[in-house]
Amino acid sequence: MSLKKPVKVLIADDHELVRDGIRARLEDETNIDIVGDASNGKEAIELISKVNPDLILLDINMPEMNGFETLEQMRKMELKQHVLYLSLYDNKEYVRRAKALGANGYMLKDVSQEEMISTIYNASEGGFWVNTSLDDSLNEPASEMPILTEREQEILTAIAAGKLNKQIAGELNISVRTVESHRSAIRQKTGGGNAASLAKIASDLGLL
Amino acid sequence: MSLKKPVKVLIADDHELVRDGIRARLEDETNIDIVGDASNGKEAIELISKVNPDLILLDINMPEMNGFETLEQMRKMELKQHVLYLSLYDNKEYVRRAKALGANGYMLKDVSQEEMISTIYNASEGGFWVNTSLDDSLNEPASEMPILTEREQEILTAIAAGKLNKQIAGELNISVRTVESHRSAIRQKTGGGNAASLAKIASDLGLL
DNA sequence: GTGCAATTGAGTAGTTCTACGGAGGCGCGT
DNA sequence: ACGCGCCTCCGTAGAACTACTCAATTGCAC
Repeated sequence: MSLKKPVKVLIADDHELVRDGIRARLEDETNIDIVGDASNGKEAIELISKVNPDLILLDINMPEMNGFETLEQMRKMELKQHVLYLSLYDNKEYVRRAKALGANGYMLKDVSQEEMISTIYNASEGGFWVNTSLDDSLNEPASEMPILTEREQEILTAIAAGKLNKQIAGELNISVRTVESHRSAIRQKTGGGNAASLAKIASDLGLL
Repeated sequence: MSLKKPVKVLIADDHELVRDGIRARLEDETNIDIVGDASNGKEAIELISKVNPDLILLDINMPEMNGFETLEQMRKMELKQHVLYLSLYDNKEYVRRAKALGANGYMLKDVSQEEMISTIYNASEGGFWVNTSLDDSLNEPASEMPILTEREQEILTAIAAGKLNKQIAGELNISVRTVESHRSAIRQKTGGGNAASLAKIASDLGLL
């Protein structure tokens, strides 16, 4: 291990406190070099070409550009660095999205120092790694939460914001009946009942 | 400053990573001693009598016993230590509650190291201190979010969970019309429109 | 081109919510 | 004793949502 080149890590998290915590945890680890940190996705992407990291520790909830948007953008720019997500939320949908986007891991912020370090090494080699505490979520019935189409997500977000079907129809320039159709598709896919439960689901899905 | 006795601080946060970050930030500060850390409110309360801190850095969202419940419990036990809340959320209702409970401050997790340290010193002396970035929230129209009665909160929580008026009425053994009355009072007080926006408001109020 | 998913739109019925209005009982503090 | 806030309940009318059904268009994949 100690003969190999150290893993160059870029930290992207909007909370300086969390970045400080990560730095403190990794600074004694001689095979990990922290080569930079960013407080949102945009900064992270700008830094990538400058500091050329091997792995990006990427928070999901960030202002300006969140973790998912960041990875999408990286793919468009053909940036091939490994990405390890770091999130507060034990959310299956998040894990699913991370995997779908081709990330190399999803780590909850309640990891211990040891697990954080070993997950960083693992993810830097490739594959997809998650917290041991998340294993269950992954092995559960393959029946993931059905995936909503873009339009459906758009409408679900509007519903969760408290907008009326009439308003939504107006904003999207479609008929109220169409909004109803989408809404009913969403209910069927998610199992959600009334408007309030759809709002809850929207937040579980990370649409806010 | 350096002549005074150091401030003894107890950290309570469910994320070891955050605790590590705080430790790293405070360890060079000779007038602050970290005398213990806890991962939830229960642990914190048990530790208080053992380590006798001057100030407790208390996270709000924790399993087992959250930050608000913890301070309530401390009041019941007549524990007089100062409390400085530490939270992810820029939420007026949280700040209002913290103040109402007699805490000595409310600090967002995006504080810089300098501000964190000075806020700790300030709060350890008494008073009520908040992030500079939160000042606005405090100085805004004195008209705080109208406070809901217990019953109204109970019903708002149920609404946000997606329950129908009929269900809520059944669970609380009251008439559907009564639920409607409460619901309408909630709408009037919060300015919320339909069910979905009430769900959003419930989450803003920290009722989940 | 055939098939399939996504998006758009509609009919019809029934349920639920919203927006007014009103009122009685109960406890608490002055 | 009186007021006041909270909780309880009701009527009526209309707006919004839900639950089914069906179908035309588009675009993409095989």
